[in-house]
Amino acid sequence: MELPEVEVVRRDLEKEVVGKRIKEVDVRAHRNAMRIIRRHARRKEFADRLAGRKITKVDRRGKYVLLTLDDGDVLVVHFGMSGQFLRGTKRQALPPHTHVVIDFVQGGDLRYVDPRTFGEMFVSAADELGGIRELDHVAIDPLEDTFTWPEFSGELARHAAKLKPLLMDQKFVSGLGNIYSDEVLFAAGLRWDRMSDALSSQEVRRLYRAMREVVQDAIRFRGTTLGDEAYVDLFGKPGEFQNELKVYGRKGMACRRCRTPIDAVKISGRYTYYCPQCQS
DNA sequence: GTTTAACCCTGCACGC
DNA sequence: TGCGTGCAGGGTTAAA
Repeated sequence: MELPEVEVVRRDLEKEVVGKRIKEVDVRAHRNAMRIIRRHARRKEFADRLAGRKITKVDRRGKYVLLTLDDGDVLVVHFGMSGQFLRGTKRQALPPHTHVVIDFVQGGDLRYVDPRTFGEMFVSAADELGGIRELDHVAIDPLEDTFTWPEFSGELARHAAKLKPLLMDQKFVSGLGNIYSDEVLFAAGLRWDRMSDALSSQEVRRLYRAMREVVQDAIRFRGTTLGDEAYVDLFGKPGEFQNELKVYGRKGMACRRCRTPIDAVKISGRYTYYCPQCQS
């Protein structure tokens, strides 16, 4: 799950759980549930810090979701690759790989489901969030007003790295993963292996604009849902942006702009898709 | 400073 | 058909 999907879930949560009070929290008995709350030593300690608390707001920092509680603590969630929140009721059976169920006083619940358990959730005091390294190093968000093109230009020049891994680096810019970095580079007309410090100002501008446009479009289409156990929103509904993808997952298929077959290369264990004609 | 490899886990594709 | 093996997949971090 990348920035657009996390943002869609954040907006859903804002409507669905802000103002609700947590009745109780069930960390399921199987061993993998402990992997999800791996920063807590015991189930009970995690559950007790949430029980009785009201959720006052929902923020996003990169791919992290932060649910602030009325006692100042924060429930931090990262969905990893296959994690998801699902709204439910007591009557509905829990889906396989449900690890945490949050019950609300007002009725209904919120399930955290994650087959591959790369995701995690933990409770932290607000003033201790700065001490969480993964959270603290999250770079500027491409959607923020403070993400300006001159600043982005300077950051690109300061590094000397290939564009694809640089865009995916959460310490450089937050929220882009394998899918959207490929889509951004296609929209900018730049190859994955171009060096960040060797771009013309026109190319920098194209990259900057592509980044904001692709992310905003993807949110508008409510994210990308690929494969069987892929991302869905809070209500189990898939996104639509997979139909808009220009290069990701389209190896050998005709480029939508020039009909040249899309090429794919494996970069340190991950596939990168690009059009050899449109991107240079 | 950047780049690569390993790790976490499950489900699926493939070969015997 | 059934079983075992290998690997994809996203993100982070430690090591090169």
